[in-house]
Amino acid sequence: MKMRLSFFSQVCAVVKSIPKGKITTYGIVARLVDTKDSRRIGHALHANRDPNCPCHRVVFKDGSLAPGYAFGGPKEQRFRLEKEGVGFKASGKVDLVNHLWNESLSLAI
DNA sequence: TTCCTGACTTTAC
DNA sequence: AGTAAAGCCAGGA
Repeated sequence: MKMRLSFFSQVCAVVKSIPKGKITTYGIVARLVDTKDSRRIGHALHANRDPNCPCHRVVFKDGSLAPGYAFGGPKEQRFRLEKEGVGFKASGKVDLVNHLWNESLSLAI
């Protein structure tokens, strides 16, 4: 079947739509690209690792960062988030309560 | 083309 | 509470 846009392209589009200083989870992104599997989101980003894709804004539902961030490691990812104003908890997890990008905001896409 | 892997999430013990 | 297994599908070899 013919796919006009690669799965990565869809994921990338959604990730780029995330406002600066906000974050979202793989599950939410998965829903935005009309899928049920969150693993593909991470897979897509990891396989493509496009520098234009702010994948550092995509985290686990738990708030933890990706274990295999391809841009310089998880610490680099955390640094980028902090730089954008995203707060972290003592557990090393991102503050989902104050920075989670709500799925409803995606209606603009 | 087929087969295997994977940056997840959820449910169950 | 933490640990284990299942399920889903697109890429890469």
